Amino acid sequence: MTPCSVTVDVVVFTILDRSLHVLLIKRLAKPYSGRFALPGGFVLENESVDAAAIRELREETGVRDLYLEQLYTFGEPKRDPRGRVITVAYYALIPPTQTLHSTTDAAEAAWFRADELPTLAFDHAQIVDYARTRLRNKLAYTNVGFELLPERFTLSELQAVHEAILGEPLDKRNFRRQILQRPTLQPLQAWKPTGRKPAQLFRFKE
Amino acid sequence: MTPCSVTVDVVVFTILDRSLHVLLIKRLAKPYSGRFALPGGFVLENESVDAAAIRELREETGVRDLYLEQLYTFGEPKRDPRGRVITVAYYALIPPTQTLHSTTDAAEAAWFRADELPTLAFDHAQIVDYARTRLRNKLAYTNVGFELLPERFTLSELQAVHEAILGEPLDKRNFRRQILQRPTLQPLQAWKPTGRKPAQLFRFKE
DNA sequence: CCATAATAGTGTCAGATACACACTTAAGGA
DNA sequence: TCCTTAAGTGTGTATCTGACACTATTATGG
Repeated sequence: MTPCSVTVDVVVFTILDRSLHVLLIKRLAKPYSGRFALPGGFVLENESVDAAAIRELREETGVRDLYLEQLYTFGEPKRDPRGRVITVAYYALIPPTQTLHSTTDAAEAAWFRADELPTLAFDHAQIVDYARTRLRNKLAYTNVGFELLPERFTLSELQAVHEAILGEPLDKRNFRRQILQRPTLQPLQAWKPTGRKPAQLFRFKE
Repeated sequence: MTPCSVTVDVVVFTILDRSLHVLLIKRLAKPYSGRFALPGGFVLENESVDAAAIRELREETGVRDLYLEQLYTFGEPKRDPRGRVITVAYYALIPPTQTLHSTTDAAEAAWFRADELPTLAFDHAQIVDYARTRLRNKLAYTNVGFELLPERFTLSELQAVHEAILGEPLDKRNFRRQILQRPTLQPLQAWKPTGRKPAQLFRFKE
């Protein structure tokens, strides 16, 4: 029966400059003011925790239509100096096309390279680490890579996404052989002009 | 700031009769009284969520020293008829040797075969499903199997655990080849009398 | 228009891994 | 001592993984 506050915090990933970036917001309010933190906020009375994550993201960053997955719940009693606050952490993936519309709201929001983050408020550094590990692991056996790309993309772009997440270069031929045997990857009769030889476009079906 | 209650619920697994079992408690209190439910309860003011799971388990079932891992947080507004209650679900693994001491406390606690569960209170059936899937997946790349066995065990016992979790028979020779190349599996110079040819004992080191 | 630069796209071999499959060994009990 | 029962053991085949280098196609610039 003990009442306590529940928040959501979201690690939003995107790819910029062929490297993995995380969206952070500069805190204005009191605890850790001036520090960067993950977008997030309190869960309201009549909304699911998932819905709270979606709502907070839209309010603070303008981001919509994203891939969202629950990560882990952090519940150490002292993790928030204001009192007992349990947070349900999520991570989200958005394609770089959405990136442009993002940094709208009140608080200063900005993208940071995932391996060059500033000191974060609360236990948010730990949350980001957890999210990166999860993302790296899911890359092998799911289609999360596609969520960081626009609907139509080239295999080189997809490879760059994988390399950004794994933090290491991949062999082009091995990558293509493996990824092409996923039935969800659909080749299109369309080519993207790249400045040099045009690249075939693909999309992620289903 | 919206205050709401946070509970923990734990799916406790063990192996009995060479098949996977889940610990359930018969509810006495009002919502869903008479129904079986997962052991669990409210998170207190000054304890971490993990600590709450450990405490509730000990109170309701007498179980100690277990493998405990957070599963997922369920936060639909209507999931508890009493009001807004968010629950952090865990799963736990205990060796059958601990089983005997377990069903001590007030409420009626009992083991059920994982594939023959009664109708459960709240959304607990969904939580059990989620836990079984997680357990099945972790079996391949972690040492969770060992947590369901006493400290010293035979390879046949370990194989039976894997078969119970996966729900399918495994080839004895392939199983042994794979499991023996894990460096954490340590053969002992001790044999367990089985009624027939004695079986070599192993333990899980580190 | 020709040369150059840059990225797209393609195949093979070797080592490792996954999977199917059947007999021998050792002890207890009749 | 014979029978029963579970323990323990090896091989061949198909598949997957990982290393590795050249050709094709287009845009640009001289």
